[in-house]
Amino acid sequence: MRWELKSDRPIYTQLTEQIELMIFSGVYPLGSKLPSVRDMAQDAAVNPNTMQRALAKLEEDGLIITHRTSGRSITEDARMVEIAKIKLAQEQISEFLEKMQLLGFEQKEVLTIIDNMVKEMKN
Amino acid sequence: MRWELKSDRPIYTQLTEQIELMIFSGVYPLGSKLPSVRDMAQDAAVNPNTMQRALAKLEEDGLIITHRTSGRSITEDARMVEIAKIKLAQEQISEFLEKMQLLGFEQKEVLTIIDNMVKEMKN
DNA sequence: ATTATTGTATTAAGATACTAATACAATAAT
DNA sequence: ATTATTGTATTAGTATCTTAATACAATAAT
Repeated sequence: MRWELKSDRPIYTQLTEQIELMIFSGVYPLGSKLPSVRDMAQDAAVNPNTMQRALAKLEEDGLIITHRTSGRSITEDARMVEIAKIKLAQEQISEFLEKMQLLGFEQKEVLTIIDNMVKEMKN
Repeated sequence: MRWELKSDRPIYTQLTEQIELMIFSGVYPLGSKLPSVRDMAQDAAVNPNTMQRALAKLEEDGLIITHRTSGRSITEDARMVEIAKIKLAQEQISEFLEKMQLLGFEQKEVLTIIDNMVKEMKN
C-alpha cells in the first residue's frame, strides 16, 4: 500500500480517508481481515496510536469490526458500506451548504453556481 | 451590531464572515467609513489585534481600503463586492468538490446528491 | 500453563494556532 | 508644534490538537 501523507492535515484523518477508500473500492473486501494495528502502523511509518485513531473512526461508522484480541475485519454487510459512503457524502454536503448559507447564498444559487463550475471544468 | 461569536472556530474567522456579510447586505454601504479597529474590537469584546486580523482578510480581497492614519473604508467599487462574493463562493465550492472527489465521488454524482438533498429539505 | 499477539488506556512531548499585551509609527486635528 | 487617533509590528502567553512513548489487558496459539 502506498500511503500519501502530507503534513498540512492530521495524519490520522488522511489515514481514515485512505482506508475508507480502500474499503469502498474493494481493496479490502467485505469480511476480510485487516492487518494488526502495529503492522498497519509500521507500513504507514506511523505510530500505532495514530493508526488506531484512524481505525476508530471507521469502527464508529460500522465499516470495520474489532475482535478484542484477534484483530479487526471489514464488515460483511454491503449495505453498511453503501450507507457509510452516502453518510460521508451527506456530511460534507450539509457542512458545505451551511457555510454557503452563512455567506448569504440561497440553495438555488449554490446549485446554479456549482453546475456552471462543473461545466466549465469539462472544457 | 450583534456579534455571534462561538468558540468552536477562530474568532477572527467569524468576525471576517460577519463583517463581509454586512458589506454584502449594505449595512456598511459602498464608500462608507468603518469605525476604528479599537472601536470595533471593543464593540465585539475582542482584542484589537483579533479584529485587525479579521479586517486584514477583507482588505486582501479588496473589500475595504486602509488609509494609514485615518481609518478604513469600504471600497467604492460595486464590482469588487460582487467579485468578492463570487470568489468566496468558488473557493468554498472548489474545496468541497475536491473533498468529494477524494472520497470517490464523480462530479455528476455530487450534483445529483445535492439536488436530492436540496429537494428533501424543501419538504 | 506459557507465550506471543492483539487491541487499549494513559501520559507526555511537540507543534501549531489563536488571542492578548505592549510598544511603535504615522498623520490628522488642534 | 503638540496631541490624539489611527493602523501596525512584535512578542509572549494560552489553549488545543496531534503524535508518540509506554504500560496494561485480554485471549488465541502453542
